[in-house]
Amino acid sequence: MAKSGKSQFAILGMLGLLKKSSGYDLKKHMESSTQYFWKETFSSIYPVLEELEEQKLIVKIEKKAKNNRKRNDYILTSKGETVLKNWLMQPVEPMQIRNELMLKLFFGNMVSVEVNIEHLEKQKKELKKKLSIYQEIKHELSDMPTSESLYSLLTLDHGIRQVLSSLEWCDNAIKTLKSVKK
Amino acid sequence: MAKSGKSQFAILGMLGLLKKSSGYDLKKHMESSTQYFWKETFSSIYPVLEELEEQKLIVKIEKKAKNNRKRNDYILTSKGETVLKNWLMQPVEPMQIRNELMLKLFFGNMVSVEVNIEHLEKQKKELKKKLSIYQEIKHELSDMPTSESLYSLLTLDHGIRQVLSSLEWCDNAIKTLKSVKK
DNA sequence: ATGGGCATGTAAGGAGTTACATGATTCA
DNA sequence: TGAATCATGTAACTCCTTACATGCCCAT
Repeated sequence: MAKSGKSQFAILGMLGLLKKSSGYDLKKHMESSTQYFWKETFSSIYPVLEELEEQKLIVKIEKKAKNNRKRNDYILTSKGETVLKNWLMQPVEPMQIRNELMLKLFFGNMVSVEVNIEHLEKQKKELKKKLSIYQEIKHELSDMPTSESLYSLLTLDHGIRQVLSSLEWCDNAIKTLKSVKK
Repeated sequence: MAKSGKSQFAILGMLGLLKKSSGYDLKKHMESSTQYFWKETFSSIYPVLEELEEQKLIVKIEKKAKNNRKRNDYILTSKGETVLKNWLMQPVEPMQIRNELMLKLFFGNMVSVEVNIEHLEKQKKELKKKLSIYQEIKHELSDMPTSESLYSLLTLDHGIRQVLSSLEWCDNAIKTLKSVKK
């Protein structure tokens, strides 16, 4: 099985959902669904796709689309499905989190209060942007039958709660820092 | 400046807080303070320490402690302090998040509901463990004067809110999945 | 005709992780 | 005397990221 990276499972999983897709579309789909907890770049997608094919977990369907434009579609093999399902059943490995904002704030005493407030304001802006993206996705999902969107909704809900909670914390932290300034 | 990794700043920052410390103690301190958003391993600490010394950002104080036991203490130079403060003032770079639980859940349709519930239960357990650690740290911090613990409390508060929100989400998700099962 | 989206890749590098290696001290 | 903690390091590796490279199609 060689490669132990998680990218392969992200790709296998997306292929399981989409049934058939090109590397390009795989990425597009991730951008509009998993992007807030999982991203892949083309530079990882294409080599992994090749490797998965070698291992017979997926098969390539080279079809010259209408305009004989190059486009490689892939589909899961039953072996690939087995490997994917097996991974899905394995316990989640604890991830190492690295949060730069927290690190900077933790050392906040070494710079002015204003600097820290600025970091927080910037964070707030980004969180709000995220939130509106999530809400948009949620809107789109509401058109689908629940059975199909069940798990998307669950993960999305996590994202929304996370953002909401972070936003509250930001406001609180800013308030605290502003009161210290005086 | 060569190395662009963040480890150096974590180390510089901890040295700024502790004033003087060995690689070993640096790690110990991180384990009891920043571990929920930042960790370093010995294998990264020692080489980085060496590199920082080369760049004159820190100085080594080789002192054979009492029992002539090897122990290298380091302190920040003023150049190191400048570099650290400069980094602290730079905007936080967006981090790429990879959440394996979310990824597995997103593909949850491909396995049984029970598997997904199990993942969530395991997550709950871990979150509760985290929460009790955080609360312990909070307790310890309450002995310190607020001015010194201000930023520790802010980051800790973030951790606590995050965990609480995740815990709520877990309960909700489990409830949803259990209702689907029937 | 040119800029943006479609579409696929290669090459090099970097930062950090895992595994390995060593040895003194302290406590039970 | 043996396990746990203190204490420092090296080597290999791995996965991912950044930068580079190419070329077609379509709309304005």
